[in-house]
Amino acid sequence: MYKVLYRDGSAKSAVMETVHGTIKTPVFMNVGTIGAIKGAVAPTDLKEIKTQVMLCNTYHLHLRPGDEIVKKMGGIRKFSTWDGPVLTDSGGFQVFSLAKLRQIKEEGVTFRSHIDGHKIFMGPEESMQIQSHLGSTIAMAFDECVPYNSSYEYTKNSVARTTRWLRRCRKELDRLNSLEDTVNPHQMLFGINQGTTYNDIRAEHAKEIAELDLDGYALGGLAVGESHEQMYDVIEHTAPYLPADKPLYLMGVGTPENILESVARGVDFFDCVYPSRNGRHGHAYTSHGKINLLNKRFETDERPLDENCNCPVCRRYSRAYIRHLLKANEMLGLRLMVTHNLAFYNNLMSEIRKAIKEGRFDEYRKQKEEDFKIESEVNK
RNA sequence: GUGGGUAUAGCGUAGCUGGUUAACGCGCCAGAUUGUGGUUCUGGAGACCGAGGGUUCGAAUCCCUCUACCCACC
Repeated sequence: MYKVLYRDGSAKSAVMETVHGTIKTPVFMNVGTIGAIKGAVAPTDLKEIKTQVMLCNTYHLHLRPGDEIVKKMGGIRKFSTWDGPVLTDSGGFQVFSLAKLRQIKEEGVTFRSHIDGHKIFMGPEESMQIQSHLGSTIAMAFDECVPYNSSYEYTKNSVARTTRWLRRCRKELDRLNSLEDTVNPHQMLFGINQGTTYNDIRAEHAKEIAELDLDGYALGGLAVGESHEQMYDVIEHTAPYLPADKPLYLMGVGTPENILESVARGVDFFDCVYPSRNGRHGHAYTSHGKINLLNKRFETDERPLDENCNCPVCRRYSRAYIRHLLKANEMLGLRLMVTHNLAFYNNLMSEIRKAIKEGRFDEYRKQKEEDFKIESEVNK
């Protein structure tokens, strides 16, 4: 059950009730591809920084340790001990982003494992079966992430196929949910809208998938090379054709600024590798922009990563110490960086929800965007 | 004191049978990264090659002197 509690312009704040807990939106899902956040961040750490949803990946878990194994262990939630909601990505993006030698047909996609090169076939049914084994709260439809700059003709055909695949996903998941030994018989399904930057294809596709009455809808194939303006334009011209009473998920996005701008256009769900990957690479998010801890100027900086942050890392550790750990390749450095960055994103979402509730989101958004720009002044 | 060796960017090294803008690693600096192939990728700055003199069209490379450091011996 998804219910919008507050509206502020096009921005909205809602609650989504799931069998694994309530999700307050707008929400940033923390990416834990293989059932763990990279950087040695444990599920107990996630609880402490108020993570709401963990995002896991169908493709990766299928390869290792294998979705049958995960099912035997009681599903990804029991297996990992993360007891909150989990969203599983369908594998569609991985086929597009990392599998080489892929061959796309009506039945599905044949491609090679990035681990050992063996041939794998995945179609809508396979993706749903794997996600059912994983027992996530929300399953994503199996789609083709149409590359940016694809021709109009190719995009139109691909999107039409993604629609056919979506119907197959719905049918297969209904079957799986009704089986005796299903890990989560209440598994929900989100459909994915594609069409790159062709607004008319996006709109047509949105109307078609809206008829399927799914649990939520996502905008896919964005933040893959187009400009921010193009991305915002697509959101503005596509969101109106998707059901207003269903959550909207912008896949793979993004920077704090991207999130603020997208919330302003009605987006509820986000996920992005930035906070974790950038953390591993030494970049910390602060209320005054991103800083690179590897820079020498932090060598004896006693301040926390972000002076306006109240996360467990900022309450205790200095920039200088974390820098030292990163320089020395000590794992604790990664863990502290990633934990802070995720906490920063989670806090941002919490503040966004509060601002929407209080009807001052636009003002808040502008202030934040200004703050992010003056990074060099304050952090020097 | 004697013999031998070494001196090249912040550090560690390559180049040293003489030939255009002296190379590499680390460090430093800056960018990149958007449904994650777990410490990534791309760039940049920085050295009058210990000091002085000589040979030569031309010297980091050869010769001499000095200085510093290292090793061995007395």
